[in-house]
Amino acid sequence: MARLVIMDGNSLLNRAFYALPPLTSAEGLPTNAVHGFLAMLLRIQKEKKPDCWVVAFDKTKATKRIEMYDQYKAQRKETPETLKPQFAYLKEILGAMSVPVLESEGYEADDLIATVTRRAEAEGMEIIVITGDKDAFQLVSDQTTVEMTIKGISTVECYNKDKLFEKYQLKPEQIIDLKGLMGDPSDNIPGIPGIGEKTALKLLWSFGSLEQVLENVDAVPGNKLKALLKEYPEQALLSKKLATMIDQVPIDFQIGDFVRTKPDSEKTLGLLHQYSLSMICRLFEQTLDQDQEGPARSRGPAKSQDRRDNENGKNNRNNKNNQDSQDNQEDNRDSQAGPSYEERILDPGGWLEQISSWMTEKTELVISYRLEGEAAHLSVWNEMGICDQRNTYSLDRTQIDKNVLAKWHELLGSPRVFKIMADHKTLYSALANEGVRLDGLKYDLSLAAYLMNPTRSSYQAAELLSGQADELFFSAAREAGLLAHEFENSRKKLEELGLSSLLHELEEPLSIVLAEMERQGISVDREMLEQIGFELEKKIAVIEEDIYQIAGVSFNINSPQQLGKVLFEQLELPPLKKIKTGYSTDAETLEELAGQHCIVEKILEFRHLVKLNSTYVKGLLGQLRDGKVHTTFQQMVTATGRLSSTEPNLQNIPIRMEEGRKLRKVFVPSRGGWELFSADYSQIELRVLAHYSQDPILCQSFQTGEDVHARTASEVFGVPLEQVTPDMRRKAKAVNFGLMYGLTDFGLARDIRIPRKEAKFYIERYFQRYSGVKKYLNDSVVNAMETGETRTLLNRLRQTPELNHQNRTVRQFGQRIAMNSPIQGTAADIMKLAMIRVDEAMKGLEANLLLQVHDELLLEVSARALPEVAQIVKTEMESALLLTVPLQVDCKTGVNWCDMGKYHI
DNA sequence: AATCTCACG
DNA sequence: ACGTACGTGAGATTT
Repeated sequence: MARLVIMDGNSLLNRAFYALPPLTSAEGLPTNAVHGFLAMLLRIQKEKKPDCWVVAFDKTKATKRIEMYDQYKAQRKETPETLKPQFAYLKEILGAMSVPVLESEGYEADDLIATVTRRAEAEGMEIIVITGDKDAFQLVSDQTTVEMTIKGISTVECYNKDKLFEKYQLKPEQIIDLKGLMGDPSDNIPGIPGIGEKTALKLLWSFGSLEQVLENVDAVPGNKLKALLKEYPEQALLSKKLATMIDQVPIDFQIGDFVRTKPDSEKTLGLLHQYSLSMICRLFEQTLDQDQEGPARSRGPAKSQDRRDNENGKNNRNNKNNQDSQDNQEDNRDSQAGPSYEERILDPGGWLEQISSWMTEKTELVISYRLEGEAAHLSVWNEMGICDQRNTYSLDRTQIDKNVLAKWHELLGSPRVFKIMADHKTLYSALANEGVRLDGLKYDLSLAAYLMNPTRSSYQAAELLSGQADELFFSAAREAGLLAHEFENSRKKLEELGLSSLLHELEEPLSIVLAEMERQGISVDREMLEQIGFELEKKIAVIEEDIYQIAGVSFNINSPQQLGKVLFEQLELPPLKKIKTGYSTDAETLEELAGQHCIVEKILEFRHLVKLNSTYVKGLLGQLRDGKVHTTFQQMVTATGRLSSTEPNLQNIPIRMEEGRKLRKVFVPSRGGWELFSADYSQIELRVLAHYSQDPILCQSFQTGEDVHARTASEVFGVPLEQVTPDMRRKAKAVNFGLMYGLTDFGLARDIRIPRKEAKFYIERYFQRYSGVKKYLNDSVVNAMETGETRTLLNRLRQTPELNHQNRTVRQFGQRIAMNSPIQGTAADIMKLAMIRVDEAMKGLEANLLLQVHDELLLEVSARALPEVAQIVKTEMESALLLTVPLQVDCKTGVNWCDMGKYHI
């Protein structure tokens, strides 16, 4: 079956523009979007080997749709100035490459795509549409698949009928009904106000089409929904029409016009050179080499490629080095910055010999890697680059036999072959999926870079090399070569900054502990979670009705904008706080308004329940795999040294509110006869503050084991300990908390709802009594101003450029950072140290570390091993670091993460 | 992509 | 007079 690829020029160029950093040619012309588009085009050429292809563009205005609806795309922002000219550059290059371009006055790219698709279907072709616009889902058929770019352009999701049904439980032709009901804000298509994706989907599942919904309005559940459908039927029908791709555009073409033909290589290379697109040059040359083999004759069905970004990021699977391209390598090297190594190409026998020799010689290897698949714990490597300090090598998984693979895996698992790489944890996780335990880590360049500057936004290999090479994409082999060079710089600088032991004794060992925790995962009781969701939805539906009743209108309560209109315009409540976009409707504001109108508390309750349902029930269910969720602990995100947790975030599971707390019941041990065990540091940050400040009262509080907050209340309010009331203690507790954040009267007043004057008074009293704390905090700021940085007890660094900023608010922020970072960071150091020691001490016992929540460790333990494990965990945590005040750890056990009782040791 | 809101320590 | 507590991540809406 002949294969046709149709690319949506507008959609993809836009995507590429926003996904890539600004790039310019030697003459200063913007080229980032062109670069992205061409990289994608060449990749498609290589992967799909299409017989025919064409790129469709919008032409001027979408007049056909504006005739129907004058507001169509009315509020869309002007195309950025740096993007506009790139359309012309792209078309110029496509011309040279002999890639057909299609455009037609008055029609959008969408319509042209639909028209070509239908015609090609009639001719019995296989069609692949590539776009970032979900409207295209309506084209999916037995012959047509849609590849949707997600998150930028490097990743695509391939939709056939089955995949589409899996995602929406809709047929392709129902996509326009969906748009008709929910609208599309990006095109200013209205849909029906108050109906979002969820409601629209439910309606379509029941009724099949928009028309059917409208005909059977009376059978629709819910009065407000009925009312909405009765109020806006025309708007919905118009929206559907607008979303429908026109597949009968009167345009003169033959599919034969799109047959892939030889590019004008000379002209293309000239243009690519003119626009300084050196990487594209190389890719283009590779395709020239390949195409000499001629187009592929037979192939299987289109493969589904469901890929998401992994931590290896946007460079993933770009620029695989081709074996035929040695000549190019030579050419490129001269034009590229950075050190160069010879890339060597090996055959299977050569590989076996080379790997053996690395193993016997115990060479240090710098390794780069490309992964494929979803999150790291589900992914597998597909290419590695190796630098042995003399040469570089590229190991392409698809081109090696199983003997080489086994030998290479043996090397990776060997503690005697030392490895240098960026982001060891991600590779460790990927290899663990194949039963390989990566060992012999000598230096993790990413962790090192994080320690040297913890506020960067990325520590991926490509980012670490941005100073050395001017390319956007590297081959794995070249990346390894560059990393080898970077290693020398990094190691020297790390040593100078006094961070080497923090790297080798803390972060690197911890990365393995974390990878194993992620891999272990935590069991979730799916049925219970679904039941909780069911009940939340019932409650939400009732409150929702109440709110519409009281307000007298239906609206989307989740939209702060619409909610603001109802509350502050229609119901004329006083707007207490303003934000950029209008009225603030956050909980703090609403709580103040609660007395004035009964709708307010309903809204608060609604928000609360919706949050629990969408973030925790729905979100968690979406992450469940075989009864478990596997978080990813981010080790290089926070500015202070803490960990963070993503996909899902298991560090913010509700606990403060009773209703939310119940969600913790769904977290259970993974085996019968085991229990959950939680150990948390009591007041660790205040203890760190006591240690740092050596304040006599604070130290005494911890040394005698008294109630610190009560003691603070007694000092601040000037009453004996026995006369401290619960309210006094509450306020004192807030002061103690605030201290570590760089207390202000404003913040304290807001937090505990007292007049600012009163807050100011408390703070003054506090610092009179705790003068050691005052002095310490002051010294912290002075020291940070002098050195430009803060340090924790384990020497963890955070730069404080904010202190020199011209804006006063930023400088004040810098002061609070200087006060807070050593405290929060030291607490993080202690916990990390404890984790390594606990992990080590528990080897061989029936217990698994599951989660870290900043000052808490959660484990699962067999009942039999519990006493021993509890003792180990408590002891290791409390003795992780010796402070002048004791560290105290409280332990609990239970059958789930909610119902836990104190565990006495 | 940016904003708002809210969950945690 | 001004903007204000430290550190995070995710979902929904809007642009």
